[in-house]
Amino acid sequence: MPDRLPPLTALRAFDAAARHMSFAKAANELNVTPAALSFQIKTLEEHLGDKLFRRLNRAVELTEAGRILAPGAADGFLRLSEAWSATRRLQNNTTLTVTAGPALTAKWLAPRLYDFAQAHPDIDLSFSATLRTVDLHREDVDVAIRFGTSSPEELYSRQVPNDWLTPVMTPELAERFTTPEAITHAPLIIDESLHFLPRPPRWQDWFQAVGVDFTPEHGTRFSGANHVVDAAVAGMGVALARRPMIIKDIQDGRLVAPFPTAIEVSACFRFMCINSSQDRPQIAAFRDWFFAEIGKTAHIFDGFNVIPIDEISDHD
Amino acid sequence: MPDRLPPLTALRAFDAAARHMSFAKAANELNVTPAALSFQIKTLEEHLGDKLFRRLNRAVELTEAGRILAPGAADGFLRLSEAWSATRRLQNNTTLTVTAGPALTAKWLAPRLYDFAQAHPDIDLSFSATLRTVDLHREDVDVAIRFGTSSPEELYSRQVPNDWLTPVMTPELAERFTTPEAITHAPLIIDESLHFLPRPPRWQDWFQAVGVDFTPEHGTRFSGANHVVDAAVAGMGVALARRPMIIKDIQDGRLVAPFPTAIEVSACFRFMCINSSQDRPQIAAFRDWFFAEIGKTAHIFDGFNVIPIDEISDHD
DNA sequence: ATTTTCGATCAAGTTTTTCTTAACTGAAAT
DNA sequence: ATTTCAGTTAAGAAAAACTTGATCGAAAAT
Repeated sequence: MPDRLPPLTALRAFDAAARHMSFAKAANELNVTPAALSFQIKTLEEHLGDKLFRRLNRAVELTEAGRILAPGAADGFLRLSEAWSATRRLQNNTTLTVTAGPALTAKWLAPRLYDFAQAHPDIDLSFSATLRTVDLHREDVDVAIRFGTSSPEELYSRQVPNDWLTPVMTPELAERFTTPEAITHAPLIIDESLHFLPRPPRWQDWFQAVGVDFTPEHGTRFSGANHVVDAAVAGMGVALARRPMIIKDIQDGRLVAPFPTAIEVSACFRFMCINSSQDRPQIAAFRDWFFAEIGKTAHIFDGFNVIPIDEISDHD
Repeated sequence: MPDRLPPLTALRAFDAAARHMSFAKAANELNVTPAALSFQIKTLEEHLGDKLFRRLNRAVELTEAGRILAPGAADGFLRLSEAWSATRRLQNNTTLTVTAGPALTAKWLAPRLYDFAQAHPDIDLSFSATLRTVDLHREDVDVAIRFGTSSPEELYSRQVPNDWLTPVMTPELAERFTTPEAITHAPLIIDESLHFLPRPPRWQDWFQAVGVDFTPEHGTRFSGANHVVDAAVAGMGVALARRPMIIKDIQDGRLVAPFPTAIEVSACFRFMCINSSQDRPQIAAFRDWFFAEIGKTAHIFDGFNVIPIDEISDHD
């Protein structure tokens, strides 16, 4: 296997040139003179035995060989630089990058993040609210808080306990609808954010849990769990909403959960980071703070009867 | 973003050392002295600001940082070397690497390959019979002949016409079973190699195509299309077999296809190679030979009535 | 218990690679 | 017609990578 790899500097020069389609810009990116870059490409072409660029009068374009090499080279260097920056990140104990979904961010994290920042002024926190799957090994993200049924292999992950749903409404509405039976006549808000689950929680499940046989036919539907709560706070109706999303509004009195019966789904949030990075100072600090905050609200639903959804018969 | 990438030579030295878990072996791989390699690792560690290896008395082990970097580095260099060798392959017009599934290889390609080798003594053919999906952009394979419903994006692909199924048997058996009705009493061989299709072809489909209402309840099943044909050649029974798999045995008289009715499935074989590599001499030669060979056998089933499976009603 | 061996390291000097400067080319833009 | 721009070339300078040969410390061998 002759020449498994050409000189790497030359290959990197080619990568930059192919990305910019310009030797001058590539030279600039690599902080060298155009002459040096030109020479590197020439070296690489000699190793290959064929041209990689066709030199036009005022531009360059890739040859056949160049088109084959360019994407692979770009990909290879991308991986190297991802790995390198992941390694460098390990040295850095002052910044922390966290990602979570938009709903949890809006309803749980955002209102509390200021508290964390106050308690840890040394940590430079950066936050990314997205549902996109992030690869902790490759992207510049330290911690992901994600909702799902199973914990991923090869990652440190810790479950967030108590994800269940219970009806919530404004205090004003609660005065009008005082029993589960009464709720059947209330305007209902339907949370569709868990519809990807094998057994999504529905209003009829909760009604059944409290011994009322009722399947709602109308209701305002939202696909984002935060919008469900926003609608309930606005007094639009009664929402069967998820605990993490309502806890703040319950604490602040904007919502009440008058019926101590909740249904528990088969999935939950998880705090996740790369295995063995859970002990880096800023990650450990965030983790401890995160679970301590959760602990603080544990008493709020004392006495609630939480019923796993699997124990509710599924008759449609 | 300071230091997007460390010196690449140092990174490559680290990669080799991490793979071998030994500086000496790594130095040997890279054809340098252990001293040089040791120095490279030291350079890399200085760039990082932390140790990558823990030096034990007679061995080395990765530190936390090393464990983070190693897999990404290995992956990155692997991609680079794949891309480089793919590009080098372009320069080489004397070797040709082809992959196809075991069935097509056994029943179609293998008997004909000698002919190709004779006609092109200058081409150094290497062959790989596997069902594993190969990435033509990354692996050392020029041509893949694969069965499927759709042609892949970003690849040159050309369909192999006429993939359909018809009953075949030995001439001896054909004397005993002379009509489609008679076949219902013959021992049947069932080809399960197409069971992954949305509408797999079954015996009852063929019977329906010839106007016989019969759903076989017994039959010997094979998951490999070549074994189906082997069983038929051995006289085990009547097989509803695929054209490409039987053509050779039909030509040589080991099998006959007495009923000129065939059912066509929604998938076919395709000749595939990287876009724009279809004109490299050895690939063009193989393609031309391949489709010429197919053309040679076109007349054999003249007069056959080929019915698309979608036109046969699907009542179970 | 001593000696040997092995893998890693260090220091000094050498080779090779890589870079810069500065002059050059030729087509496109003005 | 002149300027400008992108790339090239050549020669020398700087930096990187490598080798040699000595050193070190613990494991393996005796």
